[in-house]
Amino acid sequence: MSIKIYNTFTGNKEEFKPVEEGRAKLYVCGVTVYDHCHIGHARSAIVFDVIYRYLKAKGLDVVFVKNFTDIDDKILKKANTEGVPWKEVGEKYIRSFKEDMGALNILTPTYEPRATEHIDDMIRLVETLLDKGHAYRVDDDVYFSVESFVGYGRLSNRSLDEMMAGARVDVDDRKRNPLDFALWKGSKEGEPYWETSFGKGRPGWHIECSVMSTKYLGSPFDIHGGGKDLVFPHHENERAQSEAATGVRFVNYWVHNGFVNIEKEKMSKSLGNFLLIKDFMKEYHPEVLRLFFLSTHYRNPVDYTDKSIEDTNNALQRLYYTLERAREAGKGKEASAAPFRAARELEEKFYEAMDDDFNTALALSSVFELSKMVNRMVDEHDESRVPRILYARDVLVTLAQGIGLLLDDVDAFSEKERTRHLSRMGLDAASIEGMIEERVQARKNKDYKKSDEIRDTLAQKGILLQDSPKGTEWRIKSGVTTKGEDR
RNA sequence: GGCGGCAUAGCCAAGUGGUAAGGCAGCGGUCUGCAAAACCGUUAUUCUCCGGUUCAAAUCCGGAUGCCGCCUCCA
Repeated sequence: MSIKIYNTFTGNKEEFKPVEEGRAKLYVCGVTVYDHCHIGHARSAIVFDVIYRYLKAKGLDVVFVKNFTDIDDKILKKANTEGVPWKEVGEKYIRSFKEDMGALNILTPTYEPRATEHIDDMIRLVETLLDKGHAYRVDDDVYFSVESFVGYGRLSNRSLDEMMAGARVDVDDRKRNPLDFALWKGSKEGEPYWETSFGKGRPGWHIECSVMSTKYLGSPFDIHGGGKDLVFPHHENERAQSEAATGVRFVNYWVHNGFVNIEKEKMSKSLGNFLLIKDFMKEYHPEVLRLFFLSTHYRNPVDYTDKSIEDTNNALQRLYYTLERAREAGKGKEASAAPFRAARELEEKFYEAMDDDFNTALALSSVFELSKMVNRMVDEHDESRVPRILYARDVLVTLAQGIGLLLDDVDAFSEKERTRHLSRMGLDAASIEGMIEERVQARKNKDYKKSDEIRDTLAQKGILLQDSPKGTEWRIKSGVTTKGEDR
């Protein structure tokens, strides 16, 4: 079945028809590297990672480009306040970005171009726009003339007149139209610059994406993605300057992900409610964040709350425990996976959901149904069930991994949960094992009062005990943290 | 002021014409020394409200109310 994608440009879901048969060309606006990434960046990265993975899984040869904006006002400002060379600022945060993406299991794009490595191409594009009369010089700056491009405003669905009516347009007498934007900025004293036929300076923000996308993908290319906030002005401007220069369509499908709020408030530095990816991962497994975001449709806003994350954490644990149980059930038994209809139907449902504009929230329902299916069969303790258990488990894992979930090893997952929890609570495994051993003895002596006391003590520390014929195991009860009081 | 979005159970969240997915939490049961985990059952006769179209509406149309985003750097 074909894939349908919601296109911001038309406002409709459309069947995906790639420019080149069998290929998909995808460009996503990356980050400006002047700070660590927050969970808003993570959402965008995860959404497009899923799209990238899914297009590949559909057999398309995907060329995926994600840029780094490594020359920008904010970077220069940071360099200034920290007293380090601006290039070092970029390097530092590119490194940080890669760490975070690695931890979140974001696949590395085919190309990760940096703005500073494409200055020559940007200069040529500005020259072309000047030649064609779409741009004009004012002192050392070069502006794009929005009135020279007929379709300006069509992507963000607004007309020039409407935008003019907005009171918040920066009025600059030097511009022909207040909405004209900088293609090139003359450099001020002490700022980095490049020599060009139109003066010393550095590129404006929008020009780099036009250059780097078409350089690696051609014109038109298939999908251009980014956060919803980029629709205007960034993508509108990219589109205008690209199409004005080339005379052909720039992008076929515009895809935008919704925003992340924290406790119903927009994340912003001024509100001080930013949550860095690195800080999140101190508290939770990275897949918790991925599962959380994929539980909501990518175009809708999502509200990050401690409770939602706890809920998601429980749900993810459930999936991993299912895998563990399936493994135990199949252990030592000569059995190979046997396909059966009910599991296949869920698999089909999953793909149908994904085909329909990457409906991960709906697709996940199949994953959870499979989890329940596996658990139910495991509970039957019937050896003849094992082949089906293994099959359902395999389907579950394949589907989940297709969207970047359940990629961790089952034991590694549990181990990470324990380690994270213990360090958070300031506990050590040995003392817990000791208490468990003590309790095992008490139980042998049928001293249930004592054994229950030990269990309660551990429970208060967020340690959950599970008795089974094989012995007593412990795991983490979510929601118990030392910082419980400040919540 | 302009443009756009959202409103579904205690909470989160799919569903855009055919009679309400899934997750979390809760409750009852099975299992267990008791628990936990897991499973089974249960929790919205109803989808913010008011009208309309239709054999049929959470879904389409009109109106009202509430919340949010963009219009300025921003994933």
